[in-house]
Amino acid sequence: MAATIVDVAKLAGVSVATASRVLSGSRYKVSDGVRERVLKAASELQYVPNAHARALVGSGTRTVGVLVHDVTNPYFTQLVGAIQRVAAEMGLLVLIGSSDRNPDRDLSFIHMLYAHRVEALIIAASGVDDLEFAQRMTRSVEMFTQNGRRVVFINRHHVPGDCVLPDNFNGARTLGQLLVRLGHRRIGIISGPERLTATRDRLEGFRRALADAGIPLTPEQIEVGDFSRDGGFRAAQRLMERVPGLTAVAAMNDLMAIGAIAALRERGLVVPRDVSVTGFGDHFFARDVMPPLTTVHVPLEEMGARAMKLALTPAGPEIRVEHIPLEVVERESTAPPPAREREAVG
DNA sequence: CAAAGCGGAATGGTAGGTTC
DNA sequence: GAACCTACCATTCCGCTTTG
Repeated sequence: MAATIVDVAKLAGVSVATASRVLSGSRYKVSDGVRERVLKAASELQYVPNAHARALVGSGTRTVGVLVHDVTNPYFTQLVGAIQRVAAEMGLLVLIGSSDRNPDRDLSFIHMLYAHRVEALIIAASGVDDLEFAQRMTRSVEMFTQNGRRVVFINRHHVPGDCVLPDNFNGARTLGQLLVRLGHRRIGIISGPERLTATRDRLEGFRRALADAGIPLTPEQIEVGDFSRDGGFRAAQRLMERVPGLTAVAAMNDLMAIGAIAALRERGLVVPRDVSVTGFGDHFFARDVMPPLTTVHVPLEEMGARAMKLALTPAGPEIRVEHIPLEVVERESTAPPPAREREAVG
């Protein structure tokens, strides 16, 4: 059996109360001699306080919950890494729920994290454009806020609350403007899951950039992917078969962009000589793939750290939104379209 | 007599056991 | 089958003794 504080107190020859004062870092005064005896006994017995018992007496669970869509996706890996670093500095344990974009599982994880009495909840899973679901999410989130616990969102949600908000729209718009400036007129889009607000914001940004340049974007130029490498690969195959003469493919994240590059290579096309490809996210591998990826830098480290810090700050009278501007990183996966295409457009 | 230092016991949520 | 107990374990309020 693991040692309890009763065992430590017995071995040290003091009361349980005194042992607790030494071991819990209480401000209450304990003489140096007694303190030393308690620490020695605890060390001998390899005593570790029972976190559940601590939580039971209301001294907090020292845990925070994070809800993501997919832990294997580098977007969430980097985000959680940053959250984890700030949490560790504060002596907090991070519990992660990964829902695989299943809305019911999202809610179920929120309930489970609440059941574990996490002291704060960060919802890093992207929001969805579904008002009925948003209402259910709002009710779940209120369980936390009504009990004085903090909830912070990353990305746009239809749920009121403090938020770290990357500017997906303008990031995509700037990237779209880059392709237009390079001379591309026939651009295929590999979109993300349609319900996600992140997908919609990025798509709208692109649409605006093209519309401003008078370039049409028809539904057949948009293929839906699932944010995975394989999803990008298949979406690119479908796009190239359906829309002839594409000179650029813009994927809504880096993984799908890499899948698209592989699909193009398989068709004997060279990036960027024949077709330019862009990603979104600027994950750690984006600069190392061949060719290095032109993409939108999303400062995930900063976003995760700011979300965690926001979650550790008491709620204010008004909802706080931390806007995160996004910047395009131009690398070698983009170039002007092939000469004949440029001539054809005039 | 006040302050310092320590101990007793209540407390919390839940599962499993006991009693009527 | 409902109602009540108890154990789990760490923390902390309250109270007690000792010391200066």
